[in-house]
Amino acid sequence: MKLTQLAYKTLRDTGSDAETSSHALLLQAGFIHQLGAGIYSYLPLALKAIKNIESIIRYEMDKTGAQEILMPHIQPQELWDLTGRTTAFGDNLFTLKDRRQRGLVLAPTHEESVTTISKSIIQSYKDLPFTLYQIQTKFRDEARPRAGLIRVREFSMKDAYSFSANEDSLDEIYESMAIAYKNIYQKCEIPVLMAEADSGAIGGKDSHEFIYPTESGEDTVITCSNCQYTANVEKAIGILPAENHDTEAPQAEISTPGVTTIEEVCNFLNINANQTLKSLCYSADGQLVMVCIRGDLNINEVKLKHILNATELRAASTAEIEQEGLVLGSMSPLGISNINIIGDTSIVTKKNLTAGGNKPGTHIVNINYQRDFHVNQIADISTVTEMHLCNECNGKLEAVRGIEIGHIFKLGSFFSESLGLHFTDQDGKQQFPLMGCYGIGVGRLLAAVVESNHDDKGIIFPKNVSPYQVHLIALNANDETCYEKAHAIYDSLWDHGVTCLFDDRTDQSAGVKFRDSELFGIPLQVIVSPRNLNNDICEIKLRKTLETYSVPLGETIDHIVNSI
RNA sequence: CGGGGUGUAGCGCAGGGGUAGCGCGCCUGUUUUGGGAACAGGAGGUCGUAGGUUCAAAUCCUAUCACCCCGACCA
Repeated sequence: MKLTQLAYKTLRDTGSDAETSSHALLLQAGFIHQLGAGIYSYLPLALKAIKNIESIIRYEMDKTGAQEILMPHIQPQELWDLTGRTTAFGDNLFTLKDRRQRGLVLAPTHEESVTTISKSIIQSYKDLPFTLYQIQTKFRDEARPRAGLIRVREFSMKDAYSFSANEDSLDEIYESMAIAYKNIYQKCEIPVLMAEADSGAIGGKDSHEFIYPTESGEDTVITCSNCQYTANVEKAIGILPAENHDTEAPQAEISTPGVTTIEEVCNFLNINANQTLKSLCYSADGQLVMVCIRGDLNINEVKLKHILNATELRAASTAEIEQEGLVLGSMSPLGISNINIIGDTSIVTKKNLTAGGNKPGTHIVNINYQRDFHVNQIADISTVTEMHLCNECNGKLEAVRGIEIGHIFKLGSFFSESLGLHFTDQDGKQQFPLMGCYGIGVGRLLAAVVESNHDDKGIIFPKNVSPYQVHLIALNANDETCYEKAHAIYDSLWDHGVTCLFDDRTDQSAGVKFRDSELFGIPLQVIVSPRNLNNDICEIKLRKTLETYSVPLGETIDHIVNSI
């Protein structure tokens, strides 16, 4: 491709809207164009890179034996009603009506359709296992699109869906997918953490996320500095060192007018937050639940939801709390017996805590679990912090921000049961296949490639992803000899099967050409100029290091072919 | 959905009742050509949208829309 023919426009300034490096660079290099919030076009250079990422993914999927299919984006809403996901996705679901006013869904993912398709394929255990995958656009009406390609409303995703007759088969496929994913990230030169993840509303046995660590990410992963333990903070468990060596002191009521928050209590009494007991109320499927935790920690609502086996969990409203006679700001489990109370394990790690007095403007000091109050259940419901130690090895835990660039799930039989997909096993009994699903956001992967491979001058593409293999620059394309020689190299490279972008512009200075080549990030640059031609050489420049060296003109093609 | 911010030329921004501005980019010409060239000339705007106030609105008021950031949300 010649630059004089390429539809592109590089920008001198990065757009003021762009906060993350991938967003800024993809805009500045003219790779993407925004049409609306979270709605982007991929321009020619970006699409080349996307296609390369897709072919890496296809190769790794095909290697596992997965088979590619295409499915409809527009799906009957009835299908989604069967699995209850019309409600589960809620406002995130794009819906529309056809001319007969029948409800349709713009598919945010494809479990419903792939499961339905499989009903026509699976009858016997002999038909299992198999894995289907797709690389297709998905639609989600995200509450807040952000950061360029990181969180968008229309996006391309590779999703694979496996169907197995038994757990062993599912485990085997899951394992092979994890390996394929690691290979994909490696080829894209993106470092990843494989983290245990919450399996979400649908449940299922195992789930792992692949997280690219970066400050601009939306997820937090807890990782052990000593062992392999890595988990999303939603799921992570840790242990708090017990500090309950003190002897239990007599409790005493203290007047604390106007003091309601943990911070205010600490300031008022000049104590640390870890010497307080924090009590909160939640509404779990309409039932009020009191939750107690050490004051310096936070509730992990995902864990709490699991403990309560609740489908809907939210903070209780002031009205709901007061209806039970509880006092906001001075709430505690002291003397409370008519409400379900869950205590975090942290409340037994320390003695002589300070808690609310269940009367306005009152707190009680030196309260101790069991001596002074009881709960219905002690459970791990805290969000792991760097104060926690690793549950596996007692090592130090670290919190890392990152972008989720892949997620694999063991779904179990949820979809096969709700959509009536079954098979006959060896004993002639009807069974539901066990499913797994394995997703990678393709556009997000491109963003992650750029995030993890750039410098202050522009993108530095890994060679497997780069839109072209070589960026050929005719420094002075006005010079007839220079242009012709460069053009000969261009033709020859294509003849040798090397893809090449040719900066043949006659109206741009050397500086502009170098800047653009650095923005585009094609790994290998070839510089042809009158000066070089006079010396009978050609210059090779590596984008990553910006290192330059000369090769004899006659050996240019061979050299390039050998070095890519 | 809450909080904050921004909408003026392709991009980045200034201007705050009285002729629509700057830088970059764009077009034409001349000279240039190894790190975002110089000079000369030129094109490009219903100032997000709709109402209102006013002799007069990009500017003041009201509403509304869009986009960005933080949070909530998020298989």
